[in-house]
Amino acid sequence: METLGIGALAKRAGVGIDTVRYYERSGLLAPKTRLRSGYRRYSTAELARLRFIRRAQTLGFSLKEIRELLALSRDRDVARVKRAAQAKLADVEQRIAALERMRDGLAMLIAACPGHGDPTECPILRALGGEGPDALDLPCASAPHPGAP
Amino acid sequence: METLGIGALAKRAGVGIDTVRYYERSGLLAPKTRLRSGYRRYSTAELARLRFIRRAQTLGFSLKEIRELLALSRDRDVARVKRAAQAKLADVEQRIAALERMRDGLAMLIAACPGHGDPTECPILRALGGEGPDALDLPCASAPHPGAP
DNA sequence: CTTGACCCTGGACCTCGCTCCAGGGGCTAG
DNA sequence: CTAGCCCCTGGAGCGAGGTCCAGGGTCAAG
Repeated sequence: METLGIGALAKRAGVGIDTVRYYERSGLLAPKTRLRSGYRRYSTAELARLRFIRRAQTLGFSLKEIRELLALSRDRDVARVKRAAQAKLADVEQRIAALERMRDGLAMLIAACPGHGDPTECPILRALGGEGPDALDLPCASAPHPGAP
Repeated sequence: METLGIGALAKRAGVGIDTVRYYERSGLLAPKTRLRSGYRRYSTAELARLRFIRRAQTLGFSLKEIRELLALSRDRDVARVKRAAQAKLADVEQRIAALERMRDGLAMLIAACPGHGDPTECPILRALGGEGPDALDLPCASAPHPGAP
């Protein structure tokens, strides 16, 4: 089976060599083997894992969370694995819902803005406003009770 | 008009005093005025702005991006403001789409997992796998071309 | 055997987004 | 006047996630 050196792996995944080593230090990605010289050798499984890490990161997961996700594969308790996956699903769904609220708020403002004319009429400016007395209150992610923690 | 000291402002927004000062240093939030003593005074407009900053952050915007969003309110060119808002909207929509792909991938794996029995049968473990030759390839955010930047 | 690309370790350094001093002043109540 | 609380500035420190050496070994091609 063809294996990759750290440079080839990094290149194929579009990351820096140092980043690969950093992930290893962080317990995210170990080389499949090492040569006697100490050189790391990776298989395509590690490449896939590395790509997964990057994808998950762009979706807002921290390395710690990704480590948890990946740790599932070491876990032999299938029921626990499934519950963990469900928890991550709920997490993802919450992120989506929050972003959808912001999307709707933005879309509404854009729709209401004529795109020309008096700046004081522009709902976007009014909403973001740092001066108007009606200020901003748009893409609201639940904060109707100023007194509540 | 009633104004707030930095402590009251921070409390009402649910952030630390140091955070407010940090945002000021970062050009995100200036006090409405200062007393001769140097004390910062804020109006409810600043409170709203601060809350907006926090909301936007929880939605994954960096302080730099938030600064851009807020800078729009200083911009008197309504058309440009509208375009910037549309760009942010597109950004948010992309994040949502990426998360939806991950959600669907996770949901599929969960649905396919019986939740008990042989771990080697569990699709979640197989997908996350750090050892199986079929490895993971699930919540794919477009990466079918290993050779493309 | 030499050259050049590649790799090793260990540790310093960087940006972000805070968070926490130290050392001092302002303001109000008793 | 003295507490006691709030506020000021400047700067250090921290965790996350890298990024960049220095100093040295490996290895394949010529």
